[in-house]
Amino acid sequence: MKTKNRPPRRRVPAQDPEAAAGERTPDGPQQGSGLELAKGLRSRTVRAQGARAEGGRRRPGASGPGGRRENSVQRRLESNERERQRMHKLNNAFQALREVIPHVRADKKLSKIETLTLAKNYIKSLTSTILTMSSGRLPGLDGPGPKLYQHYQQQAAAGGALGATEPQPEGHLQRYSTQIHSFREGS
DNA sequence: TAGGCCATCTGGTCCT
DNA sequence: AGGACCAGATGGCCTA
Repeated sequence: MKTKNRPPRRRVPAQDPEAAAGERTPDGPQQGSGLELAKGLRSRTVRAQGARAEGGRRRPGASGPGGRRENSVQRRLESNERERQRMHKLNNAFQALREVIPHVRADKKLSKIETLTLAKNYIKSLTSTILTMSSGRLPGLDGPGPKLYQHYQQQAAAGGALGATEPQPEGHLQRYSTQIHSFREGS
């Protein structure tokens, strides 16, 4: 199921936050994803879930004088606008990234996850290429080669550039090519 | 029609 | 205190 080459959709921003909140179910959020577990955000999410479970969805300005209520609604609208702008900036950054990653899906737009995955492996393949080219230098001579290689080894040891179970550097280009191919096939 | 992807809203938390 | 960041929820669009 590919959803590429779709014209950018533009939602009509809700003008009434309370009405928008009414569309939501009162049920709490689903269990935390593996992503947030990986990022160590579990405790934070659990606290948020607890807060929502106690009082349910808090509706902005649901209580208090009308003036405070209007203030609250206004702040919520401004907050929504800022969040939209933030997401637009994020999407612009994704688009900029798409444009610098070589890939073979010129006819279809890369999804965000595809963009990130390809970018990661592209960086790895470039790194391995640089290492390969610089490894031909004579030992003892000053130059970027040995230092670069040392840095790469340190990253690998720390689980950074290569990761514990990653193949050797020369495997990255092959992996990147394979991934491009799989994306082209639409898998 | 189901499922993937996305935009938007929302409230909690973090940061300056 | 206010803005930024984050993640859950929701609904729309699109494709297989």
